[in-house]
Amino acid sequence: MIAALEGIEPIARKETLGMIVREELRSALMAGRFQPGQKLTIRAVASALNVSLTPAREALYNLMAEGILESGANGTIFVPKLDEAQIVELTKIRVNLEGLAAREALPHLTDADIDALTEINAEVCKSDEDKDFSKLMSQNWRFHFGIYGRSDMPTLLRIIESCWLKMGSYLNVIYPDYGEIGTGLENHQQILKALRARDADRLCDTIRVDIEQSSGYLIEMIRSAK
Amino acid sequence: MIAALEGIEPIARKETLGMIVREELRSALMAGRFQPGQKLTIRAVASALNVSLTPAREALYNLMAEGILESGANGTIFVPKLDEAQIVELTKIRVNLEGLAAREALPHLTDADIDALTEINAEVCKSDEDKDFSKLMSQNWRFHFGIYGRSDMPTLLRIIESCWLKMGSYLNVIYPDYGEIGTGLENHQQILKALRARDADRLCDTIRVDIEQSSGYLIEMIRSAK
DNA sequence: CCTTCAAATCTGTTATAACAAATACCGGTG
DNA sequence: CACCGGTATTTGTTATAACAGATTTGAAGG
Repeated sequence: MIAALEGIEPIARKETLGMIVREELRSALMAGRFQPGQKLTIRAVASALNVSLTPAREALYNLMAEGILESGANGTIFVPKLDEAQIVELTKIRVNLEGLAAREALPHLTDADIDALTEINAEVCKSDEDKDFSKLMSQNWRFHFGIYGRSDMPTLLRIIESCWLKMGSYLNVIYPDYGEIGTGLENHQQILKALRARDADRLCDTIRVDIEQSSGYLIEMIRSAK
Repeated sequence: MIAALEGIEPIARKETLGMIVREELRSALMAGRFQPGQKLTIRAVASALNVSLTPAREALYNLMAEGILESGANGTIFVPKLDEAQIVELTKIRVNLEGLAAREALPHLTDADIDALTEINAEVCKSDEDKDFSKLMSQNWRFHFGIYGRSDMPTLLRIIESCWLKMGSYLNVIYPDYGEIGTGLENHQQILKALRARDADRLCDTIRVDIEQSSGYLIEMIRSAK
């Protein structure tokens, strides 16, 4: 036994094709590159990424098991098309879980962390000015998960992530026309303020407002689209 | 086009082998028939259920995607072995989500529903007297999900279910030696009382107590086992 | 022009084979 | 007896083929 190698963890997960395909689909979903309700055939995914049916099917079915994709009558897989009730439900779940994550993260967040979050938020604002919605979305992700990540609750994080992903295909519906995006930026300011004040209750509340406002806007869009 | 058939949904999901295998594994997990940390090979599952590798792999990977099973360094799949931190995390998540589900369910629960729950709880008590832990576990499931199910929040229900499943392999660790199981039964009485009083806050609180007590007991078991 | 029916195509499902990496086993050596 | 090395086996990964059911297409007939 070599003493210097004591306690070294074995390198985890060798990347399989199935994982790569899944990650590819995830980020496409998160970037809003799919339309709500769009059908995803196994063969289309397979040939698009130049893999055989097996890993493509695995990726699609994994996302289905996570509730990120849905399956229709005869095994057809598609991007979920959310109705109002589902958005309301997801909103309630998110308010609870993201509030919990933030509450748990608060004691672990250092001043330096909060400075970094302020930095990220500045980039969010800049992307908004530039109307670069793709950047805005990914930086918004970084901002929120920058907070939640400090909760030290990996399972919770995964659940929250899959909630975000479920709404992923609607993000590009929201942002390009989000006239009042300024309110979202204001919400981030309030979140930062609550973080600095180390006020857990107010933190939860500001996050709740942030989530409910964007959901409310999404519901409006759905209504008017119908 | 036949007018009378307008708006009728097509019958959903024809059962595939992969789904059957997954359901089989789920119920085995829920019944506590696996040891925490037990390794599950694709070929073992496949030959046990007389299917080929493809559906067996699909089922295992779906459960992995849900976070119910875990994967080690080189793709080996095993039943998660929870440490104290993970139990604490799952407990916090469950307190939040099951509290939310109960709170949402409360307005939808009729007096008849509550009577039915009282009935189920009587069976729980009877199974406890008979020391029939297998029955006790499934009836305990029916009791809790009988409440949560009325929340009309299918996504939330699925998340809660997967939380339960993650702890599934530990249930048979808890019950057979659960000396103070009487406290669990007392908790159910308190839950029923809060339901009858239509008191949402107290309902959440009694559910919290129920979850935290059983988790606390589980943590004790883990500690003493180590 | 619309309907209808059958053939062709698309799509999901599953088993199998081939491959590569990891693990277990076993005999030999210090 | 402990340790090393190689072989045999196990195990995960992926592509492919065969199959069945659904969908689409297209041509013939009303």
